[in-house]
Amino acid sequence: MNEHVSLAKKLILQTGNRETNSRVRVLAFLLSQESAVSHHQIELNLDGTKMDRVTLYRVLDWLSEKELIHRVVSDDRMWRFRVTDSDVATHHHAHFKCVQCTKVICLDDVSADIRTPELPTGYRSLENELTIKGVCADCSK
Amino acid sequence: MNEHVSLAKKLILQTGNRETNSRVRVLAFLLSQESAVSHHQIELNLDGTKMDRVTLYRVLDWLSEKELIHRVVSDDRMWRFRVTDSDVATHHHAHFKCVQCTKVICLDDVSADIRTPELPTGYRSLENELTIKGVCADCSK
DNA sequence: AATTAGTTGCAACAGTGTTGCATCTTCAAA
DNA sequence: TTTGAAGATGCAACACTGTTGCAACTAATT
Repeated sequence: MNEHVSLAKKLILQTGNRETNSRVRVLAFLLSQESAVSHHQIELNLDGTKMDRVTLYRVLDWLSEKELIHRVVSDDRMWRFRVTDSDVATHHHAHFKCVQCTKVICLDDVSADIRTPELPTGYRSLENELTIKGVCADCSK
Repeated sequence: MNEHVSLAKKLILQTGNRETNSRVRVLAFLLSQESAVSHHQIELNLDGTKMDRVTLYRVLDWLSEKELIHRVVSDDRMWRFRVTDSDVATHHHAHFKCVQCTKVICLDDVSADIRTPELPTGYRSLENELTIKGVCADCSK
């Protein structure tokens, strides 16, 4: 059995909720990805029978809720998803978005560099998100 | 004549393009706003006769293109718009997004604090966007 | 006033995401 | 191992944000 599949099953089991086929398939796929991927990309690349769009949205919601994956904000009206790296559970994320191919990658190792700036009185910060827009290596060629 | 209207007319004139009623109305409204506002909020709050949705989108596109306003990235699938403050033309923006009322405010004065982190080889950075999510003063009460 | 490039309004569409509901699956208790 | 019930899934229909095509109109120039 594929290593991602068994890890996915283990992680889902740990939540104390149901291990369903859809959840395992989606999480195993996300575990195999290095960058944040969109709903559409997941839909196209899942092995096996096609999963219903709505089910996929609900599985992604569920995985996010359980914090097994996290959502990446982008500016093209799409969520992207990535497995949560336990080293970077600080909720301070950085992402790079290629303005040409729209690929998104996580720059988790820079998260320590994001400082919360001074906020107006009464404002409370919960989470910072740094998005760097530019051109990726592939598109720079 | 309203001060925002006359300023809007002046700014539009300076682009060398046509001064139309729609452009003046939208820009004058944005000049009167302190935080970034969505298409929907603009549509509801414009004085005078209702403007067509499509026209509003096109006016916002045009104003962005001329850099009289700029777009604010958010995570609810909506653009927000704000007049460009000429002091902060660095293209390094910071925004605060209230997770309760979804209000967005610009934190332009912190822009100097955003540093571009180390990127993978071949990657080029063009623009940074820092979004701080939290609870605003009104919602903290 | 006439010209014409550019703008507007309308209708129809596209993409992303959501809701309601009937059916099916998981998992645990009998 | 079977069965019951809570929960997950698939389908259809919908909502929202934003876009495209095109005919009608308008601003600025001659």
